[in-house]
Amino acid sequence: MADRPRTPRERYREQTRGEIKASAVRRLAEGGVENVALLRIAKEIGLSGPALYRYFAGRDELLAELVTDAYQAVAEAVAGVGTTGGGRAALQALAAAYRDWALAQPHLYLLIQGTPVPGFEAPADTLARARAVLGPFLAVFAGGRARPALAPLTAESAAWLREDAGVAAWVAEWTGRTADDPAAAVALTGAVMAWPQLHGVVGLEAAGQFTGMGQRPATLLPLQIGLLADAFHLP
Amino acid sequence: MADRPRTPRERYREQTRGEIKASAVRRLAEGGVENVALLRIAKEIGLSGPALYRYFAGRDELLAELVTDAYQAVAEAVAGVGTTGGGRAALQALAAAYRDWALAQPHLYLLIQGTPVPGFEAPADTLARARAVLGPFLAVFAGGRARPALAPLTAESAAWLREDAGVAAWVAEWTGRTADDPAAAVALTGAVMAWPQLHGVVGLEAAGQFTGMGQRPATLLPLQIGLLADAFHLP
DNA sequence: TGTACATCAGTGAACGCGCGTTCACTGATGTAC
DNA sequence: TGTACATCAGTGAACGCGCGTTCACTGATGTAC
Repeated sequence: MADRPRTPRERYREQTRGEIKASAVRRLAEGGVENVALLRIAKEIGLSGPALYRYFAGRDELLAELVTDAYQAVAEAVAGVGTTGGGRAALQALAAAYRDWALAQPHLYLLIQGTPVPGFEAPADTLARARAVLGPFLAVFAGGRARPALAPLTAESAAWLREDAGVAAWVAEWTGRTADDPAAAVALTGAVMAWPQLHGVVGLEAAGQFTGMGQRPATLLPLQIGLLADAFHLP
Repeated sequence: MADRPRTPRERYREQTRGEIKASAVRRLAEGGVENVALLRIAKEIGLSGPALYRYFAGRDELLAELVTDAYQAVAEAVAGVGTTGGGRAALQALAAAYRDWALAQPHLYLLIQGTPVPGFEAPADTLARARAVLGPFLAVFAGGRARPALAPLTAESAAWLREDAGVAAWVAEWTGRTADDPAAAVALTGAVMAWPQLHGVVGLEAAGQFTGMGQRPATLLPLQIGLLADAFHLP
């Protein structure tokens, strides 16, 4: 973590930045990305429009920060899950934390995992932040064995680990396994399968596509994750 | 299908409507929904802005028609798959058709399954059209048996069939099974599981989130659908 | 401690832009007799 | 077949709106000596 701001001016500045972002998130929740308008944000927090340029270089920088914050928040939500013991219980807990975070702020979830905002370039560290979200999943799957039917994907994972040092470092960080360790490939395969499965349910749910289906996603996701745990022989 | 337009005027009108929609889809592909601007569409096809109001009541009606057309197209793409014989081969073929359609026009896929367009009310028949997409999946899963672990979801499906006549009619249409037939509940469960699984992979892929992961989705989806087929003992 | 200066937050006016939509109208095409 | 009329496609001008961003500026807060 960076140093906390010390001087009053820095503190004030940090607080105003926070207010701007909070207002932006509120507008995002109410009317989507195109509702995040600098002039209205300024009005809402009692500033004139141009004043915002003291805090953000422009609209894109503000949006970029929302994206970064959202990744950070979901990563923390997932990392905060107790996974001691590992296995399928840990996987279910991770999946539930992911879903809970997304449904608590669906607009933020859709901002980072939904339809890309046209003309908006994601911040450079997005890939690293997205990987941080999946890290705990790697750790759980490292304790599994992939079913033979999944061999093609595990082979691709192994190849990927060999070719991409960034991926290898990421997997090593969360599993302690080096790129040539078969468990690393299994872990990567598991995480790569878990991610779209989570997004499938949660993304549709956040977009409101499940309305009229009762509470089904709450039943569906654990069962589906259970099938995935089976496929990796998680204890 | 409605009658084809007969008079020259009707034909011309139909053609111009088509040009407008085609231009709108092009703009959608280039810069998202907010790039679908009536004035620019008009310019592109050589009309003045107000002329478009002869063909659509306004922007919302145009967008609604794009949504309707997209559902229609994906339903046709899925329905056009040869599923004689049923079983897992049919399921894989359906999944592949779904993915192929979505990746051929990711912007349209995201329009109907992605982040909802703020302030835009989906057409009233959207639910029916979305169901038509999943119909062929129902037919395939009707020939399966759900694993015991899926019992909670199958029970929910059975309850749903009892309570919602529209759902019961939909399932009956594609499977020939009445609401009290256990096979109807299995079919519904299978379709309800397949849908988010497809969306998970395809939605992330359409949004470009898989970039930097090579061709993995093409490997991943069939394996995942294979697991689903296993869970329903599809032959 | 006081003073001179630098830094910073914030303002009001203005720019240029593109948008959806309405209106009164013109001219071409079709229809009834 | 010709004529009178109705229907329809399309236009140009205009309205009001909200947006992101720039600019020259004022006044308050912090800093150096």
